[in-house]
Amino acid sequence: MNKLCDHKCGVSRFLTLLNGPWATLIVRELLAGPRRFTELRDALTGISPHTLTSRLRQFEENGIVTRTAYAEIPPRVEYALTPVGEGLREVLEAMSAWALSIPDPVPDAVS
Amino acid sequence: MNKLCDHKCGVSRFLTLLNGPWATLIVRELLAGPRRFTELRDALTGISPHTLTSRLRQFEENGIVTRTAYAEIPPRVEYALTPVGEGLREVLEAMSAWALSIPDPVPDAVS
DNA sequence: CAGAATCCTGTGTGATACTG
DNA sequence: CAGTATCACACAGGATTCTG
Repeated sequence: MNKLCDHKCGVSRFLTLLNGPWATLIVRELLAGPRRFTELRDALTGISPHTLTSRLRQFEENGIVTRTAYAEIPPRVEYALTPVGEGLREVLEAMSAWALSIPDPVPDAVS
Repeated sequence: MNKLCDHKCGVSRFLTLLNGPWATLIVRELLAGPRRFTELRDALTGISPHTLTSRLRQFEENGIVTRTAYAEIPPRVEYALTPVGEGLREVLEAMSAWALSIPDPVPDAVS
């Protein structure tokens, strides 16, 4: 499934651009400001460099983030949100507001 | 990956509850009002009954939708959003607003 | 009509190891 | 530091068939 529903539905487009569990979380980190590869990897506990690279590349292609490499020693690369990517702030805030408003978050075996 | 990031991050919780490409689209249909199984299947072009059932079940468990079966002939079942599920409207609207605001939506081979 | 059962696939992701 | 390369896996999803 690559098109979900073809209609000009904005929700579909969003889902296509921010696919996978990590995508949105990476944006969430970047919303706090530009980040280096290692900073992202450390902030996103459990993500593998493979996945991080993959998602970052996709974001670049879609104009959501920019990659800036500095020719220094040691090398430094910074990822930052584009204006388009910044626009995701409201979406993430809506997600968070909703999730945090749920009465029964996660029914753990609290005993 | 089952916990994404464990922190009380609302975004993570949202992603856990609305995982998979279809989940959000089902909610989108339900936001227009209660729907029957077949109505959902028809509206969501390409979805398989297997997937639809699976997602609907998960939503039930998470208190996002309610399932109401009417003992009629032929059988009728209606799915509706709970108040919690209704709260997703703002999130979906934010997604749509963002996606629709992107200058270069999908670079097709228009030529 | 509204699924259930069974089998299979795509792909986002993980683990580990290696490099400019 | 910032990746790349490879192999492997879990799981959302698809296809098909069948039933209360």
